[in-house]
Order: sequence, then structure tokens, then C-alpha cells
Amino acid sequence: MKNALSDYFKAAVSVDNVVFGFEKTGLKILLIYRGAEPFRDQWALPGDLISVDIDLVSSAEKVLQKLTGLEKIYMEQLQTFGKVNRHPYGRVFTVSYFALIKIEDAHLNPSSWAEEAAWFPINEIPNLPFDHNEILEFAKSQLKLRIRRQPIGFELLPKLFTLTELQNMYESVLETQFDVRNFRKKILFLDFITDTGKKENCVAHRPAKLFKYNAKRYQKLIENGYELAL
Amino acid sequence: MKNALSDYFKAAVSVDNVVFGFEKTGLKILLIYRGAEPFRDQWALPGDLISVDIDLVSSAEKVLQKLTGLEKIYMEQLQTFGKVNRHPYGRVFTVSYFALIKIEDAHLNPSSWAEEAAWFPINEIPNLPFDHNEILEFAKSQLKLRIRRQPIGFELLPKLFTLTELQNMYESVLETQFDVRNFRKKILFLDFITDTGKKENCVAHRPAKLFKYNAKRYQKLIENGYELAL
DNA sequence: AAATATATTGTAAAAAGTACAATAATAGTT
DNA sequence: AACTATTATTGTACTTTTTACAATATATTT
Repeated sequence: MKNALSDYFKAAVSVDNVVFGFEKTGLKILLIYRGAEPFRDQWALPGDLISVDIDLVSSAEKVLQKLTGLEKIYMEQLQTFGKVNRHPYGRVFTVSYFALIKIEDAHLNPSSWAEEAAWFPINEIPNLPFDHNEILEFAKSQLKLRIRRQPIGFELLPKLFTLTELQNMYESVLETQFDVRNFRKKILFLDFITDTGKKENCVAHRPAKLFKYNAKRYQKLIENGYELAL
Repeated sequence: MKNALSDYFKAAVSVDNVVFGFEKTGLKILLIYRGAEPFRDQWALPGDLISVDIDLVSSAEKVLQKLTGLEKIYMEQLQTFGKVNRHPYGRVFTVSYFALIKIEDAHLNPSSWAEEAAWFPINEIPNLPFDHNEILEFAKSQLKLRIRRQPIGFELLPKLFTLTELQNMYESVLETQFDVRNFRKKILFLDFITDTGKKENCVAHRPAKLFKYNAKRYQKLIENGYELAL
């Protein structure tokens, strides 16, 4: 009972993107409203079957662009989910990616079969089709791990940000609280965010200094054997 | 120019396993000698196309068992590689796994189209077919990351081990050196390896105490919010 | 008994992490 | 102009962790 080679070439592969967005009100996830079967008229992760003649990474970017309008944003592969019956139309393996973006900069423009795209607070996610809730939980736990060891949190913030915004972002993602003084002491000691000399304006209180992420300084840290750990 | 649904169900999926084994002479990788096309008569990672009616995790275990004889060993998913032309027979996405085992306990029994299975020192890996060298490099870097934060190193050691063996294992995997006194102080402080009261015998020097990993104690550490970091 | 080989152990100094609250700077109000 | 409301900014003492470093112990072999 040997399989013929052709028996193996009968699977489909999809990509599912977990897009994390941040704004003052907290961390959010981007979902699309499905305008096509299966699971039409349900909110789901922006994901789709991919073509056999496009590289995996390119496919992930293309799927995201088509369904949400987002492009050129930070993406990283997570894991592949491959239970036999996870898709009603046949054997579909799905490769999950996570992406990070500052919500203000995210111009949503859903097309293809995505009727809508909207941000959902991380703790108000509805039941999702397929195994999307499982994928989402995995993505959340991975984001927590990775954001502590790589300078990817800056993808969630505007180019210029205050130390308070930076701290709020880390606190939202990690679901924890930091002491203001200790947080600043540590982050400034690491020396890969630099004071731009600019300040907030039009705020009804003492304006905060604006900082920016300095990738070169971070590289130097790494070259010197330092390991980031927030 | 819309794709028909059937156009998507034309991919194959494979699993490639990076099996790390440890013994006194250092860290090794398990390769098989391919007795089938493509790349017949070359050493490669133990991997194979998988059937569309078996779950992904089960497939990974089955592929490893068939090609090498190994079963019930520690496995964890890494990443999926999906360049268009990575496989000469068509579009094949491969999901990589890494596995850990103590070489002494590994009874190799290659079957199916694997003509041989053998351990290769981690720094003497030949050129491999497909993108297997790339997969291997990714696996090595992931092993280094994961072994520092999870108690998976014990999978590479016998049930009873000496502190020197434990240190050698970590040093081999992490390609670094630890101070003997500081290493012991730290590992004993963590308190999840316990002295069995037994000792080495038949060694031409002071015999070392034998320890074992204590999973319950480790669980307690975690529950108390401790984060392992070697 | 001596030689050989590896196992075992402690301490002081440096670095990093933690807990904690008063002062500063702006816009808006009186 | 003085005052209020609001958030930004900053330092120090204490605790914990990490680091650097070498002499003694216990088994086998000669």
C-alpha cells in the first residue's frame, strides 16, 4: 500500500496573520469580517489560502495586504497548525504570522473577500472560526516572550514617543506594571533610545520629552554581547 | 483570473527533524543516508512528505520513527520553510521540528527509504540537500535560546547525571564556558535537581554524586513566578 | 605510600534590581 | 497675575544576584 507521489500533492496551505496594534487605549488585534465561505459573516484573523507559485513569506505579506490594506509592516513567523479537520474544505495547513503596527499609521483598506477590517481590544476577542482562537493565544504568548528580548516594541509606537508612552506599551503587552523610576533608569541605561530634544505640545500639563529608537546603538549593544531582557 | 478552489489543493507538506543527541564527546546531529530520489545517496535530515489524513504532530513522530527508529522522544516545532523551488518535485512546504535525546539510549533502526542513520558532530555537518543546512542553522540557534529558559537539557542526559556532566552539556549546547563554582551554586540554588545519594563507581578519581531532574520542583518554581535563565 | 585525576566547596567585591515620594513644567481657570 | 490641575521628571538606600578566584577531598592506579 505505497502512496503514489501524486497522493502527497493534495494539501492546501494558508497563512493567518495576527496583527497587533497599539494606541493609547491599549493593545488591539485586527480582525476581518468574512464575506466568503466558509464561515461567511464572521470575524476572523486575516488569513487566506496561498498560491503554489509564490514564496511563503511573500504570500504572508500579500494576504495581509489584500485583506486589510496593510503593507510593509513588521512580520515574523510563528507556528504551523495542522490538525486534520481544522478546515471544512479539506486538508489545509496554516502558517501563522504575527505583525506589529501603530494603529494611527494603519490605513485600513480591506478588499478581496474581506468586507470589513476592525481593531478589537485584546481582551474582547469574539469566538473565531477555524482554530483562530488557538492561534491568537499562541501569538499573544509569543509576543510577550519576543518583545522582552528584541526591540520590536518600537514597531507599536510612533517614531517619536515619550517615556510614558513607551512604558504604557510594554505594560499593555506584558500585562504588568513597572515602577516609573526604575523603568526609566533601565531603559535609559541601555542607551538605545535617544532624546530628540523635542517636546510634546498642546498638553495641559508638563510636556514630556520625545525620544526615538536608535537601531545603531542597539546593534552595538548586541555586538558587545549584551542580551536585552525587559 | 480567479483561482478555482482546487488550484489551492496542490501542495505537499513535509516534516524535517533536527535531532540533537549528546554524549561525552559533545553535541551531535542525526542524519540519514537517503536511499530514494531526490538526492539519493546523500546524507540529509530525517524528513519526509506527510499524508493528508494524519495530524501534523503525529506525522512528525511517524516520520522520525520510520526513518530512524526513534520514538517517544522530546520534540518541539520550529518553523516552516516555503520557498517555491526548495523541492525539485513540486511545491513542498516543510515544517521543521527539533528533537532531543541521550545518544546512549538512542537505538537507531532506520527503515523505509533510509539506508543508514548516523550521528554527526555539530561542527562537522556536510552539505545537505534541499534547504536542510538552513533548517539546521535555525534549529541550532533556537536550541540555544530554548535550553536556557526551559528544563529541556535533561532530555540530553541520562536519568542520573553528575554536575560535571550537566555543566558539560550546557557548555556544549551554548558553546560557552561556565565557572565550576558559580555554575553549581546557581543550579543547586534553583533546587530542581536532587541528589540521589548515589555515586559514580569504577572511576579512577573521586567519584561524583549522581543527581536527577525533579520536574515537580521545577513546576513549583514556575508557579512562584520564577523565570529560568541560564 | 605516592601519584594521578577529577569532585567539591566559600568568600569578598561588583553589578543589578527594588522600593519609595518630592519637585518641575505646562495649560487652563479664577 | 496667581492658582489649580495634571502629568513629567528625578535620586538614594537597601537587597539580591552575579562575578572572580584556588585550596582541599576522595577515589583508583602504580
